Amino acid sequence: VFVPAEPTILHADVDSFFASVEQRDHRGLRGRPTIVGGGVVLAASYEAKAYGVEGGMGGRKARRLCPQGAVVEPRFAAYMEASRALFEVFDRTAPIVEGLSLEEAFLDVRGLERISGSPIEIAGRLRQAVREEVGLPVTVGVARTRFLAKMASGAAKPDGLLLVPCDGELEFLHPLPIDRVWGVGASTAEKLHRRGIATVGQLAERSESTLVSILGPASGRRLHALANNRDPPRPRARRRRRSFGSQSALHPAVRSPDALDAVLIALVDRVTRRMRSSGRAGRTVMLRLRFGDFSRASRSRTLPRSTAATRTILIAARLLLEAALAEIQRRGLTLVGVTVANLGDGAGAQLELPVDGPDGDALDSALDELRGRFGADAVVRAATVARRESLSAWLLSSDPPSKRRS
DNA sequence: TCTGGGGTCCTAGGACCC
DNA sequence: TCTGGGGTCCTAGGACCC
Repeated sequence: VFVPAEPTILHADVDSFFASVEQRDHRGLRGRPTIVGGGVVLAASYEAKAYGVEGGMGGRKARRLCPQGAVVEPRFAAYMEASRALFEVFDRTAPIVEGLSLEEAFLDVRGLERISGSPIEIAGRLRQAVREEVGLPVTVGVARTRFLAKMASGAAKPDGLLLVPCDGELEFLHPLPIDRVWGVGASTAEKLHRRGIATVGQLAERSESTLVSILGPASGRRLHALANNRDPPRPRARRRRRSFGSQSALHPAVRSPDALDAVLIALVDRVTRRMRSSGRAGRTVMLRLRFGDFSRASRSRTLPRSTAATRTILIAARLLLEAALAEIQRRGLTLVGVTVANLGDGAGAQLELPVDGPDGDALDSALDELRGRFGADAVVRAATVARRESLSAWLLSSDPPSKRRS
């Protein structure tokens, strides 16, 4: 029996998320061009987009394009709460939800026909529920594959709903300009334009080997498959995160070594706190730098063991900063970031015990605390080191730990 | 027109191993 | 002394996404 594939993937995406939350919470902003973020535009309402304002744009340019627009400071706590409410509706709507960001997700509604109706009916009710319960406009694309659903919601914005029928996929796909394709940015679009490729249809005319020679194996193969309408149809389970990072643009006043070190400490503290509260530890410490001419550089170091300890990460970050000092002085630093990657599969945490030998109670309560955080069958590894300093040194070098206890 | 902060994945070269 | 073929891991940079 031939069973035709049906368009059962929904891509739901809140329009101008941050700006929509602001307009929802502040009546005065409704119907007005609204720009979130002063230095850089984090989000622009559709009224502001009509003036040419875009996300990622410099604040000065945005104000020039749209002087009557309201510029508001971001309220991240409100966005997190809105996102939580949004995903509550998503989770109620479909058994499989793949979140892509705070404000968008794929929903797989296969097999819900008899319970909830057709995909297009489900999509309509989803839009209504988000509008009524969360107070935000959401656009939904419905198609047979994730990629098509994502492109459909992009084409239907704002506040729209678009179904790509199975027998209309190529008609929808091929006229799309390549720079609208998910995964094609400025650099890839330029390379393709230089070779006379402007639409997905023109992309589909080229052989895979041609695209691979232009874009490299991964991008070339991926784009060739997408242009020819080959895309895995099922939403994927979200993988665990692979890094924690924090970065901060520097005020012009931050130039002295002490001031720079203070920034570094704050960044490392922020990152390691988040790691510890997520029960994760990592081995590769990366320092990200941005210079006066907006060029970037990174320096990284991989430790022999995973850690989430502030002092250890800080020592590594300081070493990396020191190694890049000449470069920094030459080119002028405008942004510094710290990222910890190479996260182990296991969660981890370190506890400190008294230097003059832990008594039985102290050891027991430490073990209890670890088991409380990671489960009764957690493997507890004991590292015998003399002092915090030498623990850090141990993690930074490959030397065996000192024999003395702590 | 010079701009934030958070991520993911890919590429290429080098060191090193069997 | 030079050379095959198969790997892994690390570092640095780049493209892209929201």
